[in-house]
Amino acid sequence: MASTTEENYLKALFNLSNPAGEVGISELAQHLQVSMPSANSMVKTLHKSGLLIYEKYKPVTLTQKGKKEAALIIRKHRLTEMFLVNKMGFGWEEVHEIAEQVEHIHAPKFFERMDEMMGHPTVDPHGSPIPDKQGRIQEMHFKSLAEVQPGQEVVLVALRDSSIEFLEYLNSRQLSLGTELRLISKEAFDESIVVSYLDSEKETLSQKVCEKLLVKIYESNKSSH
Amino acid sequence: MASTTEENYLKALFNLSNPAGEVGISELAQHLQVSMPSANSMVKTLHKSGLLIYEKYKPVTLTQKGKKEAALIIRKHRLTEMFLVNKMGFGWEEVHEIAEQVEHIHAPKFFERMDEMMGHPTVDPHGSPIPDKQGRIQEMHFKSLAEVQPGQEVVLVALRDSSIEFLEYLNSRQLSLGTELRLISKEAFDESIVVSYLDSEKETLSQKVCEKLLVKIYESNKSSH
DNA sequence: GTATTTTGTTAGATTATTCTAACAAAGGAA
DNA sequence: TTCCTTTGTTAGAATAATCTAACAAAATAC
Repeated sequence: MASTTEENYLKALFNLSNPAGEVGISELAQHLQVSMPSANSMVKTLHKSGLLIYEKYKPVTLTQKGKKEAALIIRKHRLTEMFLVNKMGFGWEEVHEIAEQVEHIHAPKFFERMDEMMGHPTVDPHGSPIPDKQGRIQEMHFKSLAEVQPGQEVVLVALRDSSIEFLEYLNSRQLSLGTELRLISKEAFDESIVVSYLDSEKETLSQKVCEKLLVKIYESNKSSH
Repeated sequence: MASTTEENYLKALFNLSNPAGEVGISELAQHLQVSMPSANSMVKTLHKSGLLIYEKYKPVTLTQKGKKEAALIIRKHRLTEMFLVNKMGFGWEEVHEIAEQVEHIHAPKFFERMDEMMGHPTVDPHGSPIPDKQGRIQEMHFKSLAEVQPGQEVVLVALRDSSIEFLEYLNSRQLSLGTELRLISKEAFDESIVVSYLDSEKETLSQKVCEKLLVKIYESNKSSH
């Protein structure tokens, strides 16, 4: 069975994979805050276990087996986050650190029970999809708020950044998943955006923020159903 | 911070302590299923951290600091077991293994929240006391069923053995904490006992079993309140 | 198309935890 | 007391994960 360290490498590889599925060693090392030789050495170990493809001086690629293992750890992480928020009353900014530890617990029934108690949720508290028991992931292709045109109405459905800092920023603006936003105007100069939400408060959001907010175009007043 | 391995040694030392607080190295090694040199080496490490007192060729003793650390890990273990049973619907025979992993999580809020959600329970699902936040333990001094005289009525309040095998045995007899038992007779030859409980079923319990069942003398028909 | 920077590799050491083999102290039995 | 068993210790090696220093390949820059 994979050690906690190996599991953390798998997760990192999964998350860092570019569309071609490749990850460079230095990228990996940086993400995990270890030296390149450490990453290099672990990559060789994972290669021997058939979890990734490794050739000298080339970026590495997870195998099917590696991807599945990674996805199942991410499943445990996201189920835990959702459980902490929905069943234990934590805020969405508090759960990552705890889930980072709980995800390494080997106890299928424990996570099964969480899943059941929540009625098989499909996304975590930040809107990221929860892989299924086979490790399959439902990729979502949401637009970011930065791509939306003035006048449109949208619902906040997911985040591209789940750092505590960003989540606390959103908390301070009373922005949460499900919040309906109307895009009032866009400033051509710096691409900042003015939105209204929650009983017509008005708020300016920087482009940096907008890019991290994933939304669904809201079609309440169109022929959508 | 203590590693998971160190935490497991502390817990073992705490549980193996005799009334004088002493534990032999071989006893420790056996309990943790490691060789004596391993135990010896770890004992020296814990000594250097001020968690126990070590002198060559003598049994070791936890310091106050060591006792507190151990008790706080046991607190996390027992809170987890209780949470798994009360809030997640697990059976008392399923929770030990899971708690064995969860107890090593470093996230005070996580356990605080469990504690709150359950209304600050004082015992775990097997009747063992949950140490408080300061690591203080409320020692209970229950009698075992083997010490009770025929004719007496008692309530099952705790167990001396929480192995899966024993718990499954109790399940198969519908014995659980809170069950009221009337002691019908005691066989002098092998000290086995005949009891009735739950709508007057009759059941014979071996001495081996009786010694593991901790009870409170039931005083329903006396001047007790 | 050479020079420089970035990226990746090897060698060798370190720390934590474990082991086996060999030996030493303590304690009970004869 | 002397012997034997149990218990505890030391030495030395193994594995997992990490590091630094030194070097090699690939990519980029001009």
